[in-house]
Amino acid sequence: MKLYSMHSKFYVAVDCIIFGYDIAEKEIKLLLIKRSFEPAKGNWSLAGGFVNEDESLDAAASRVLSSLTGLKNVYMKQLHSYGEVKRDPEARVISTAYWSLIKIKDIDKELSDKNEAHWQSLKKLPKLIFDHKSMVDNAMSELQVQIKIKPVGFELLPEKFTLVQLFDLYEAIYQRTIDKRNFRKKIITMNILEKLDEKEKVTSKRGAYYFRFIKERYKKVVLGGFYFNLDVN
Amino acid sequence: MKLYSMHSKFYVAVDCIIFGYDIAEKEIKLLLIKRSFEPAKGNWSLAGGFVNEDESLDAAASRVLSSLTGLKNVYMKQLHSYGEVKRDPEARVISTAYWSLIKIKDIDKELSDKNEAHWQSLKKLPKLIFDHKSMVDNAMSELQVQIKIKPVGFELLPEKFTLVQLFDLYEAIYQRTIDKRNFRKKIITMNILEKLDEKEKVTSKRGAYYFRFIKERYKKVVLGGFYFNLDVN
DNA sequence: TTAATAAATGTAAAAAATACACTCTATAAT
DNA sequence: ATTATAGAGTGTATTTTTTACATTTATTAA
Repeated sequence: MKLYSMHSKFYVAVDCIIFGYDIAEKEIKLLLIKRSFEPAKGNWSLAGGFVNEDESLDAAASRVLSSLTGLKNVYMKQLHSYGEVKRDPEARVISTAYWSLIKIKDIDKELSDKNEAHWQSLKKLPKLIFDHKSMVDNAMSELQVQIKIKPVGFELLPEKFTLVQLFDLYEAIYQRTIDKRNFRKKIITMNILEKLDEKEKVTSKRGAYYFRFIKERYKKVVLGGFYFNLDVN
Repeated sequence: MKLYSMHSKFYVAVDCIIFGYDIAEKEIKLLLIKRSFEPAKGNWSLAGGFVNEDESLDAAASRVLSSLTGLKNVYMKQLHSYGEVKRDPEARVISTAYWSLIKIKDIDKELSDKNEAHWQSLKKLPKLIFDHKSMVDNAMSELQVQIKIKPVGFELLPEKFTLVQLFDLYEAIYQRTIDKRNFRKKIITMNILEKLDEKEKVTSKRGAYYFRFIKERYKKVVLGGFYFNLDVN
């Protein structure tokens, strides 16, 4: 049982880039915490944690996310592993980053407060520890790629949303203006949304119809060779 | 210096999915080795190795690739980290996979022979150890994505190549037939190739003109907002 | 009744993708 | 010298997709 004993062992951590969307402010936000231990205690950091003996990387990332937000089974993908020798000044730690999309209103406020977690606007991020800023940058690039080709935007919106809200979300992620009519045309043509009878009447007198993303419809059209694509001008 | 000492440490390895292209057989090949140590000694495996204390993940992957092929500074990207608890039956090992594109003729034959490395056709892969098969599948998917949107195909071809060779490479990676005229039209229009005066005259009497990929031209058009796209019918 | 505000809508033009079959060139065989 | 062969190379019309762009509609509060 010591076939590998001549090799070195390492601390392995996971870090989570947790994206949320603020509908009112039309902004992507990141869930950051004040680091609770040394080194760099008290500094802004991604949610992270060390991997345990009996859990996979994916499980560790889920645990970290869940311990901060109370959420399980949310959208989470592995991003990249960061393995520079000196990335953590304290010791050699290899970190696998995961990015995740959640609905801000779904988090357990008590839990996140206890862990000193705060939603920070992507546009004015504080300084982050270690290489966490480049993790965020890479995750944002990945989000910008995925939002065009997979229906991941709905992970950031409530069950019911208006086309204007969806449109604003896309503008926030693309970080540019897009054509409203072409956007609506394209998403409607995809036939993966259901229009509800209900209207959102807070932001306008006329009100905007709510829509719902129908995962089953999406799966069905994908089987028929459909490729999601919202790379609109 | 023991801030993290309550946490577990792990063996960390890298595995390399090394792709090559066989022009004559029009096939993508994988560089596999006969594993030289237990467990699973003698079985087919990806090129891999344990990470050392003083090297980054990227450096470890480069070392593994180089020790098997003699090659440095080739196309290599991190793919994914595999962290299932029981993925290696001997001990907990977390492995970060890298995929790489090389020119088969460039490898140091003596080195690769010594390591019992063999090029295997992707179409009839032998059984691989642990989770290496899923690493290969994931890498192949990634290659199929990247070949469409980045000029990575040229990494698999010699400096000089004919349009027929490039076309065959794309068919091999897409795993479907594509339209010859539309393909030629599209790649020529991109203006990133230089036509040479020389002809390849082995495979036909008439001969086919050699072309060369001009990286500088590619970089220039990218700055002008050009997006490489060879997703042709 | 009217003013105000955001939601919703359609069409024409341009660009890109697709489908498709014959000619050209060089050599080797007669 | 002529011809057969085999792979390299080429153009156009049609369809589909993308783009650009401005007015009308619905509701409420004044």
